[in-house]
Amino acid sequence: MTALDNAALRAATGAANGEQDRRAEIYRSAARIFHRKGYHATSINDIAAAVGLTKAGLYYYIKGKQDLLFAIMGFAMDQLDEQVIEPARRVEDPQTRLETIVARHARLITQDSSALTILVNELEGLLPDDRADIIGRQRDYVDFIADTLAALRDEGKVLGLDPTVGAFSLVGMILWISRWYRADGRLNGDEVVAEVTRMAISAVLNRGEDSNAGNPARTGQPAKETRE
Amino acid sequence: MTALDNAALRAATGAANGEQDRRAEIYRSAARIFHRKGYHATSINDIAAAVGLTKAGLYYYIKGKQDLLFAIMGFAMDQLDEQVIEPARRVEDPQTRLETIVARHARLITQDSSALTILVNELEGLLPDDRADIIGRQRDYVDFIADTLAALRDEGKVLGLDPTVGAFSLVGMILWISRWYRADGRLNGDEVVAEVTRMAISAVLNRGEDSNAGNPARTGQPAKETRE
DNA sequence: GCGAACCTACCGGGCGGTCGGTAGACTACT
DNA sequence: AGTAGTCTACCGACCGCCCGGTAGGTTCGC
Repeated sequence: MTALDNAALRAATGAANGEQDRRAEIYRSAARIFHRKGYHATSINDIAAAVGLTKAGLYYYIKGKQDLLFAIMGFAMDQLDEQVIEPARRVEDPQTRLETIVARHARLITQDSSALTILVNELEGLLPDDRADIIGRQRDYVDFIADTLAALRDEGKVLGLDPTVGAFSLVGMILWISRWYRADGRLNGDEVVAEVTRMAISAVLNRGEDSNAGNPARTGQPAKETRE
Repeated sequence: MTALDNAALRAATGAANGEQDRRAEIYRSAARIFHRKGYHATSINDIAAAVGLTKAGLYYYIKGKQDLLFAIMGFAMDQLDEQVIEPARRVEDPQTRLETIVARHARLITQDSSALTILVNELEGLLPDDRADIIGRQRDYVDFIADTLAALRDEGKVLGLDPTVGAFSLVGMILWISRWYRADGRLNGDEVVAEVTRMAISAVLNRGEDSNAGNPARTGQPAKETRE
């Protein structure tokens, strides 16, 4: 967020910093630029300049442009695992689990969409092996959602919806947020997350079902979501 | 669809063709390659080779790479106008209109997603003026959907959904189809269109067509809705 | 012989990436 | 204390390649 400022500051003061900090700053900067201009339209020079280095200097930290892209995507996928999939896996009720998935994924995007958006838009920039790796992890995620939808169907809460199509459609809805959401827009991040989560649930649930009439577990996800 | 084969055939037979046919074939080929590899990763040579020309020969038909991209996007936007927006505009009932929009847009994508997908993924490849043009037309489309959602709300069929967020979310769902749908997959195009349309409608409608009076509680959160 | 439809050959430039350095902080030995 | 060596973190200059685009033909149907 203030990576550029920090870079300028550090360059100006000549303060020593840990190598890991510098490397993380490079990844953050690269992610933001890849996100804004696209991978192929971004030159190594663009990234080097953004972190206050020359191209040759940048190569002290990275192995190449494609490795940089892969590292960013791996980081994004790790984020998704830790912040979305793992927490959701611990939720047993399928409907609550689905709410958790959508809300947490959407929140991740409203907070910082760079890496997660690159993850889906720049796959063709990767080497075949790396691409296979990332696509595999993405497929696992979609399968996880599809399984949750299948569980909802087994509970009778979903009728006649193909779980795979449903999972893809929800993912599309969520990922698209990064294209239109602006932090300084009419709605704040929490409001957008709440709206999209409500839409997602409504999209897959049967109308007219009220099996959870006495079910107080309308919680969605722990703590963060302020609720009336 | 058989543009490549046709190109080879024509080159082999040396048959004379109308200039308009050739130009259309170039646009179709370019759209398919841009779609597959991305605009920046596609070279003019790639396109020329695909239509059986050299680079210089291709320049007899096009003004430049960016003009080619703009022409493709304009064509895609025209397609959207003619096949989706215009037909939907003639539908008075908002719910039927929404169904028309989603189904027709989804069908367009399952039939040939190239141009439509480039339209949303390669905006940064355009010159500023061209980009402003395309973005304006895209915004009109989203507004059209949002207005339809607002009309549904005025009918009482939608409660507590922000029309703009709803419109964006539906668009995301639809556009994402091009990322996962394969013509040779488990479901055919019509089935996918039907599934997605059903989800879209279900996502925005209140449960039950009956007046939704009676259950004021279950609406997740009203989200400060004050559309301008 | 003339224009439409293409070609070969080329241009300047930017790309990803590499190479040979080197300033300076930090040790190690005398 | 002085100094020689070492390592980290970087830079200027350069490489080969391919890019978008062009100049100036050549072929061929009419």
